[in-house]
Amino acid sequence: MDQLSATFAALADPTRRAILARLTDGPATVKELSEPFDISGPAISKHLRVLEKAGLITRGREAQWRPCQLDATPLKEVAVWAENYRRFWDASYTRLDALLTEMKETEQ
Amino acid sequence: MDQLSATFAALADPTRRAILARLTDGPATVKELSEPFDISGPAISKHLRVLEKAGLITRGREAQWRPCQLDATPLKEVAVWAENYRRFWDASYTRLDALLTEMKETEQ
DNA sequence: AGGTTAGATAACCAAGTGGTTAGGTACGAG
DNA sequence: CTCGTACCTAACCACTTGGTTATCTAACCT
Repeated sequence: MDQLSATFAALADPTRRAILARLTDGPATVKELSEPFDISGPAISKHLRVLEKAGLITRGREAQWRPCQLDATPLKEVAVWAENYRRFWDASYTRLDALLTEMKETEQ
Repeated sequence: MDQLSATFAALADPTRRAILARLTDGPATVKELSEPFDISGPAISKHLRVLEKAGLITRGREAQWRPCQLDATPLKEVAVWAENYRRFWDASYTRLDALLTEMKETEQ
């Protein structure tokens, strides 16, 4: 799977996005990350593996803790990708684009 | 499923992103959209349904054609979400953020 | 050494995904 | 009316996903 697809797939889950949001406050242990959710440890473990494979977090080792840290690099690619559609966000731009397309067609 | 999750899930497939990219050139029929890919019609149909449910395309009716049109509104939400992580994209910002966090902690 | 805590792994389950083939509907053309 | 085209639905398949419980390792603390 390509990087962008992996990133989007990882972000398509509210729990994982909440984990990322939590990590903007700094590194956290698995236990700390799991506290806001009422799901089991293994479920969190799986979410973290998805995030790690997508390159969105890195994991260290400190005694019996495996602290997670945010790595937002892949999100830059997401933002850049989305920005390419900026001109289509607004209906007026959509109408303008339709007009431009029409003009281009009548030119030929 | 919430809007943002549905959008991310829809974007987590290269075929669907390619369809969206094609639609930036203007509306297209299902047949036209399916031409670049060597997958069956029903497979394209499913992709289009995912995109439609995510609000990324709208579908009209013209005789036996069902023209698809891009609706990039949900992508604005994606861009806004990603922008919130801009300060973490760059390692220098990450270090700065770590410093700020440390300063905030020693303050208390 | 024994107990507790953090965390991962394994095995399982229900539901979803991405694909297929087969068949159905709706419309235009001859 | 019949044929071809565009598109959808249905049924199926292999694989993935998000969750569970049970079990394991590793490290700390008495």
